[in-house]
Amino acid sequence: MEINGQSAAKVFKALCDEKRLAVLELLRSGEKCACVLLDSLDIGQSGLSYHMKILCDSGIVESRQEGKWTHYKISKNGSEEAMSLLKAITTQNVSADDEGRCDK
Amino acid sequence: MEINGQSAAKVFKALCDEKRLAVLELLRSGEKCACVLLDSLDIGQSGLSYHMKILCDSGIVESRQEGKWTHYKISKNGSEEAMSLLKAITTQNVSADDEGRCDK
DNA sequence: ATGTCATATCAAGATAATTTGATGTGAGGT
DNA sequence: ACCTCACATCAAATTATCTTGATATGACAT
Repeated sequence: MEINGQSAAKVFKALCDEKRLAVLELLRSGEKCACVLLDSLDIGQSGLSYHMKILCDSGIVESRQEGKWTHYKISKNGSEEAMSLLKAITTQNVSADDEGRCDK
Repeated sequence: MEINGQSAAKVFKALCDEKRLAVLELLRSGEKCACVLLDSLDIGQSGLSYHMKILCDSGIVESRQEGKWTHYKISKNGSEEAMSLLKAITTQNVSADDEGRCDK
């Protein structure tokens, strides 16, 4: 896997806010309309919109328009990408060098 | 898995900074002394220390003292915990409700 | 065309994270 | 004891992120 610092940071940034984690926790039980999220979370309408944009941009959540409502759900694809990203970031390189000890 | 928003956010916060991702990228090839990291990264001494603390506090990196040097490496345990956390956060609940459609 | 509803965007202020340089601490050497 | 080196901590300035209220947009109904 190719690791791009900027886009990797983007994915994890989406996950490091408690409000957004609360949204994800709600979405774990299935697709939800924005108005449902709004009722369940202690957050205003523009705040929810702000956070949902960040979640969607990260790829972890996807949205679907239905008339004037927007439905959100966890993206299987996005989640899998996040998983392999995390795995790549924390896994030893194949070409591990010889311990990189301090040369002093 | 029990999801605690605060500690989950902590893990992902550690991963959402490009400098810290660069550190991890270096650590992927094995344990490194702080002075090696300092040479390889465009960052000052106190800055490195600041970021290493965040990485260690998140559990993803562990440190080892050797005389006056500090060696850092990716923690296998911490990485695995981060993986299961991410998996838990993005995985459908068992008790999925009936689609949570907008009731309006 | 106008009104209403759901959501997005904007702009300002509030809060949090990061950077930088200065200083503190603790290990080892002399 | 004193010096030096490696690293940690502090404080101030900078920058990024979040919150809030006001306004804009776009879908649908009348």
